[in-house]
Amino acid sequence: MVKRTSFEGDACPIARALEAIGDWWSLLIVREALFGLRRFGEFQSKLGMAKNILSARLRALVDHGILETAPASDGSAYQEYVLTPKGRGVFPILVALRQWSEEFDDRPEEIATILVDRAKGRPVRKLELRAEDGRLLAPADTMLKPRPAPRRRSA
Amino acid sequence: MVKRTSFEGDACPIARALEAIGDWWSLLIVREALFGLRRFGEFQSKLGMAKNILSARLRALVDHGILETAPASDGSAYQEYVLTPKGRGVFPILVALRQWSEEFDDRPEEIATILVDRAKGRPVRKLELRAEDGRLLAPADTMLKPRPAPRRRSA
DNA sequence: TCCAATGGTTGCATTATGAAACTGATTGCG
DNA sequence: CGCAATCAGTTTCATAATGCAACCATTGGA
Repeated sequence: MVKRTSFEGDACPIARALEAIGDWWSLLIVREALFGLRRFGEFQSKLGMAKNILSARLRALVDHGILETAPASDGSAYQEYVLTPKGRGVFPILVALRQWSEEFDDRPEEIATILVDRAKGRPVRKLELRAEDGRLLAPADTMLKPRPAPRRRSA
Repeated sequence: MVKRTSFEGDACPIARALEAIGDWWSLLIVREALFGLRRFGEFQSKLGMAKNILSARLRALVDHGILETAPASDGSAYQEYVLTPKGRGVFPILVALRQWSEEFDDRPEEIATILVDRAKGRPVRKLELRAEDGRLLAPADTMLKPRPAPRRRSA
């Protein structure tokens, strides 16, 4: 078999996330969905992607529990694709990607939009990783530990 | 031309980020690099990926300024791939992906590791998006604004 | 009713990916 | 030094994914 390697079943949570949303278009679809798009045609025209690919991606996102289909909210007989909580949970990933571009892109002047706090219209803060006690953590301040075995409860 | 659509030049910073690190393996390579890997063979054996693909990805990451090559630190004549600041800046993206899996994965028991604060050994906090004034922001509390017009300047 | 728009699917060409074989330097070792 | 093993890739070839265009079945509006 010479198919594309799947990360399903991989023990690394990053690989597992990529398995679900690591495709070329998936995150952009979720981005548009967070922005309010719901209909097939809306995604297709906004993203400018081929319809067969969009169709395949939507199905995959539904399979992964990121989107779900629902009857159209406008009364028509068509259906819509709406985000599940799992899908809305992708938001911080998108913010992280956006902020990375804003900080490191070689041609930041080509970036058209900035993410702002709706209430004040001011740019949002950078995402930052903090310890339980609030200390700011750089990569080197972190490490990976084996997941605690799910056995008896104790103190 | 029927090649894979490129997001280069796209005005969306998320698309631009995906152009650089949205490939199937790229983020995993950066993850390993953040973990300390530097040599071709280390990446290859740790990730278990085909050498030609690894070769292509490493070159692309170098082209994008995420990795750079350096003479080997152990005195050998080989070279190493080390993260640039732009590459280390990917860290929050990886954390966001990890936390998304931790929160929403269907089989969380298959996730082998947890990210902890090195100093205390305690799990890190969830990334959260905050406004300038510190308010916690949900997706609906944010919006996109056109980037402020660039200052008039010769180019 | 007729016809356009919607929401797909199918077919085919082009690209990307992957396994394995191959190459050429570098290194360890006797 | 001489030589085998290792390292870091490249090449080759088969298969999978992507993209475009054409097609088709419903839906919805006039």
